[in-house]
Formats: sequence, C-alpha cells, structure tokens
Amino acid sequence: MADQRVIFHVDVNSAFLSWTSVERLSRGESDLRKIPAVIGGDIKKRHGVVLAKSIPAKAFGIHTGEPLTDAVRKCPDLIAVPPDFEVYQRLSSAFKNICRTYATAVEDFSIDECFLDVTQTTAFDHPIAAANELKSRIKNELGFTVNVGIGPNKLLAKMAGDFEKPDKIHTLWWREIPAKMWPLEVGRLLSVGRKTRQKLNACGIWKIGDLARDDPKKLKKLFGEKQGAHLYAYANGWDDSPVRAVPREEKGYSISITLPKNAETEDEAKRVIKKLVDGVAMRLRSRKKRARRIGVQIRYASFKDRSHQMTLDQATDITRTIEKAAYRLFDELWDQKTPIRLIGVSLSQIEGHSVSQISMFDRENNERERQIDAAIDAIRKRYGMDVINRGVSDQKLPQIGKKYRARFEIDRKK
DNA sequence: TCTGGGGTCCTAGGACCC
DNA sequence: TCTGGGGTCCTAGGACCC
Repeated sequence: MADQRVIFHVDVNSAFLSWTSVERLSRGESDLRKIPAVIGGDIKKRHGVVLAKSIPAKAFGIHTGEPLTDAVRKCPDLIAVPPDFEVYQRLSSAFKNICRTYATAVEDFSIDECFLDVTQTTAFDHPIAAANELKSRIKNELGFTVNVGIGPNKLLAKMAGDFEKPDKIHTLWWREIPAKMWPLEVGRLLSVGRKTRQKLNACGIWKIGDLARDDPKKLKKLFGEKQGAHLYAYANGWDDSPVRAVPREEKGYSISITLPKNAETEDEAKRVIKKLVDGVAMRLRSRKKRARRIGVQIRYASFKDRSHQMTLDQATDITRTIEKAAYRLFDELWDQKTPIRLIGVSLSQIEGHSVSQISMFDRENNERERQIDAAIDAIRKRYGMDVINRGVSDQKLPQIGKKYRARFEIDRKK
C-alpha cells in the first residue's frame, strides 16, 4: 500500500521514576527502578499522590494516582521521592532530540510521549528495525527505556505502545485490529474514561470489538453526534489526524493548588489567589500574550468544584487588573462559609499583543502597572523567583529584595 | 480509591442580533 | 407585537488526557 503511513508512538516507561533514577545514578545514588519506589509529593502538604511507580512497587499493588499514605500501607519500606521538573524537562528534550533524527515530523504529545511520522524514513526498510535502533540509542545514550508503538496512524500507534511494558516494541496494523485490539476491555480505548466506560457497559458494550460492531446511529443517540461518531471511529481504528511538528497555539494558562489546610476565611483565600495570579500572570507575560477571560475555580472539601469566569472588554497582562477581577469572581463564587480545599486561577481567550490593539485609555492608565510588572519580572529573572514578593509583608526577604520591595510597596500605596 | 496539577475539547442553556 | 429560526458569543460544568 503506497499511501499507508507509518507512525511511531514513543513513550518513556515510568517516566518520572526513570528520569529521577538516571539523575540519582549520575550522583552515585541507588537505582530506584530496582526497588519498591514511587515519585510523589509531600504528604504534609496534601500533595501526596503517586505520580510514577517502579515495577517492584507495582508488585505491591500500588497504582499511579493513589494517595501516598495508601501506598505506604501496602509497602511499608516504600521509598518516595518528590518530582524534579527541571530534570524531567532536560531529559524529555534529550530523548525527543534523538527521535527527531528518525522522522520527518515529531509531535510533542506530553512531557514523556511523542509521535513520529516515519513514513518517508522507513518506507523501504523494516519499521521494527528502525524502532529497535531508536530504542537502543535512547537506552545507551540516556539510560532509560521506552516503548515504541507502530501503526498506520497515531491512534493505532498509541494503542500499540500501550500493549506490554517496559522496553517493548509492538505493531498494530489494520489486519491486526481484530486479534490485538478488539478483544481488549473497552476502557482501554483512547478517550474512554471511567464515565464513558460505565455508560458503555450499561448498554452491554464490554470489549472494543463490541463498540466497533455496534450501530453508529445508536451510539450517536446515546453519546451525542460528536462523541458517538468519535467512539465508533476509534473502535475501528480510524484516525487521519496528522503528526503536527508545529505545536498549536496555547489556548489558556492556569494554575491551581490544593491547600495544605482548607481555607476558611476570605483573607486566607485571597492571599492564595494573589500568589496564583502573580504566578500565572508572569507566565502570560513571559509568552508575550494577553488574556481576555479570567476564571477562578474552587474545590470544596466535598470535592465539589465550582468555577466562575468573566470576559474583559480588553485583553490584559497586568497583574493588578487580573488580581482585581479574580477577587471579584471569588466574592461572587464563594458562599462565605464552606471550607475550601483547592483554589485555581485561569487565563483564556489569549491574544498576542500588537501595539495597535492597545487603546489610548490603556496606555494612559496602565503605564505605571506595566512598569511595575516589568521590573518585578526582570528582577526575578535575574535573581530568582523568591527574591521579591508582591505586597506580602510578613516574609523574610534576602538583601537584594529589600531595596526593590521597599520601592514597590511605595508605588502600590499611591 | 478520600483523590495533584496543567491542559484540551465538548455540551447545554441563555443573551443578543438579524 | 406572544411569536420563528439561525448565528454567535458567553458561561458553567463535565470528561478525558498525561
């Protein structure tokens, strides 16, 4: 078949755990992959969920996403190490760079996964030989293993990559679908999560094959036009989406935190919002973007989520403007009594800034705030994030921060 | 199963306009 | 004006992904 594509899906095995292990080995420490170990946050801060586990840890029945406390109960000798995203970012780039030498296009799917279009590069060779070489190079040069899934499109490559781990290569060609994919439990299909699986099971659909052979009209009635069509297509292995080497424009930026202790007063909550806004607004400016829509999300201790958003007349990147909007949204959102477990702030309807879009009003009124933001961004870029704090006066600040902070506080009072 | 954080996409209802 | 339909934007919430 001349028009058949050949796509690889490359997925780092237990990425965070492997990468932390590689880093530790380089410092002469033990290999976490060989003992019961997990990567996970701080129990005291309630960030205690398992982000990645070693194979020995898996043998104790430890799952990704479960609370660290439960994991320790299953395996009292468990080693838990917090994540280090700087290391992950570095090793992620390194393995993707190797991938790029095998493909005409590489799509970043997540920090530890990518798709490769190798149609041109392996057309007259065996894709499996190329995948073997790629896999070996990553192992030899970087010290960790990957799974490679091979198929005629991204969906099937990804499904193949998931078959058996670690350090494996699998194919899922059209002719292999009935034998390799259809017997799988329907929840294994990409885009079928817990809720969809339950709904499918309720109408007698248990295997991917059941879904593939079902009536698409019935599925559309049940799940809606879009999702119905999509489920039917996926179960049959249909996916013609291209491998995108150029990332899409980001649609929004968000930041959220599960509080170490539930917030019970407006003051506590707003202090958190201030920090979150500060962080996400800085990210927005670093990308040279502005946002028209501001959102605030809260999660009650009951795990009920509520959110509120507003669209501004004009896109902004000014911390103070975003902060004011976020406070207002929070006031409208919170019932003033239920303790809050999580708070989040999001920015969307992102626009780039061309000078022409900035009105006279904006220029005259926001010049000062812009200067303050720019000054703080610059100081942090040079001396680190913790050097300067916005209007939080009960913090000890190092020498370098004092001078700037004093000036900043004066500016604020005007 | 007592559950992190950052994203994307979809749905449904209402407002508003023609 | 008691009455239609379509398009677009806004908002809240949900499902899913890693």
